[in-house]
Amino acid sequence: MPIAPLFRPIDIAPAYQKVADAIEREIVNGRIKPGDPIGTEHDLVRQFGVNRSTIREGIRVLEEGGLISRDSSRRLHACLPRYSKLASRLSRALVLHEVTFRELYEASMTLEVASIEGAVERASEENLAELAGNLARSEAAVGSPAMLAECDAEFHVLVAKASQNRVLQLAREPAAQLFYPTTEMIVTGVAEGGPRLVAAHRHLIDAIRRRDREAGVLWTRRHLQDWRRGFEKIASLDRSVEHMYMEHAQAARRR
Amino acid sequence: MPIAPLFRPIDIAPAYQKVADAIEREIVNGRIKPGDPIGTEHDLVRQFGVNRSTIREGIRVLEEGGLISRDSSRRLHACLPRYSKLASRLSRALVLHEVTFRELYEASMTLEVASIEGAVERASEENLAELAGNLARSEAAVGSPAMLAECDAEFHVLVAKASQNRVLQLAREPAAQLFYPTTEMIVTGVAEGGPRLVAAHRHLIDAIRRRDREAGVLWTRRHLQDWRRGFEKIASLDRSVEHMYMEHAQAARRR
DNA sequence: TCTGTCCCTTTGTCCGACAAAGCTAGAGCG
DNA sequence: CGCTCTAGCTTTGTCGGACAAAGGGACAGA
Repeated sequence: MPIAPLFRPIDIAPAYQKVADAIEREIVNGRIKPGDPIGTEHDLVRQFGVNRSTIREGIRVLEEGGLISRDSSRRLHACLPRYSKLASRLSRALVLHEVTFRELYEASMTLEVASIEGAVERASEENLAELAGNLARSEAAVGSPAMLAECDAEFHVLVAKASQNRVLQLAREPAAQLFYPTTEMIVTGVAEGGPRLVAAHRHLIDAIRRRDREAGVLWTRRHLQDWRRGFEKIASLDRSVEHMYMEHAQAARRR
Repeated sequence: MPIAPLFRPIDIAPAYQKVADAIEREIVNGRIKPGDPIGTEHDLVRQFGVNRSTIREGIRVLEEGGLISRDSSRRLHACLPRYSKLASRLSRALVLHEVTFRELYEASMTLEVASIEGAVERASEENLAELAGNLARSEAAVGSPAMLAECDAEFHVLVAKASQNRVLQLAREPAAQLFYPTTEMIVTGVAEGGPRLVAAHRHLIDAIRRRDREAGVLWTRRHLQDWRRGFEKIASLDRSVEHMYMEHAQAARRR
């Protein structure tokens, strides 16, 4: 027979966790706004009445979660979590789960098509200008696989941004972080890869400008299929992602 | 005139960060496999030659990232990051960025349709059994908004799981975590909401079983449009997500 | 006005310490 | 001989204090 529930479970959490939770609550519910300074460690020691070591452990938790960060003078302040930083956590998780490029390809097909549809519908002049600027840089970089790959990654970030849908922006990021680093390998290995990539970008911008949804979707599909064909010349789609990750993650962290 | 780049920036990172990075590297490149024990704090003190406080700060960083955790006896071991935990970080970020329900709805439409397509194509018998079990529970819970909302959330997790695409599973999670908590409010406020929800689930399972892609997509769309209509009776789609979040995030953390 | 210096604050790190909780192994008992 | 129970040992969470390095600000001097 079940015992009548007389007591609620006691909230037993280490002090550093409670510190982190308390600060997180203030940020999430808006009493501390992004940019606002958190006090110094010593201030927090006074406010919470715990040791500085405890405060510091709590701060590490929040820093890692992207809720607070330190400026040049190492002072603490609340901040808006950056998508790309959070997404790199997810990318890392995907690597550890040993997802395959097939999964990555399929998910990206969905997410990038949705991005372009949003962009076709809602891109602003400013978005278009950014995309045009990116295209110019891509054209200049067509001979350099590393730079071109970087431009390509940025291009798709800009398309997602042009969709004006931040949920989509965030959702596509983890896959993209794993997906686009391979672009460098592909344009290195496949001679016509660079020009085709730039041509696809040109068509995509054109489709956005003309608000031509069909063309946008079509060229996004082609663009990704190009990637797939190029990738399959190098490796199997069913290979897991493992290797490519490390160097990219490190580069991202330095930014 | 730009100065000739004679020196590279020095890699100046605090010790706790280096500790975290070193352990992360070992996990990500597979030398430490999920489940493997990390040493005790004292072991790490010896290995890294730094103070225990420093080690502990590094550990907090990794714990927050989901790479290591403590079992019942509080011993450290590597582990596979749980999607839902990481996704709750992203959900929090979306809240802070004040995304609107319209963005959430649009992105979810894309992601859930992709999930059902994958599920129709690749669901296993086991997936179907899980979905059927969920449906049974939903039918029993049709009078209780809170339980029904929980079943609904789980249902869509199971559909994503049935798609056998872990990238998709992960990509949809942040939006879903914000999206489905509202279901409770809706089935509370709209009388026919509960039965319609369960009926939609039934049709979706049926579509998966019959491998009927058209039906799957159709019913997913209807299901989401139902949500939207229900939601618009309560609030505007252009409202930002803020409020619903806090209680849900807290509930998720306890799990 | 600019610059160099001194001082104060803050952070990163270290050391040592202790209570609470888990784990281990030996003492005591059947 | 096998079982239980208790007394340690270990490990974590927390505390207090300490110090060097780096930033920032005030202040005097050119």
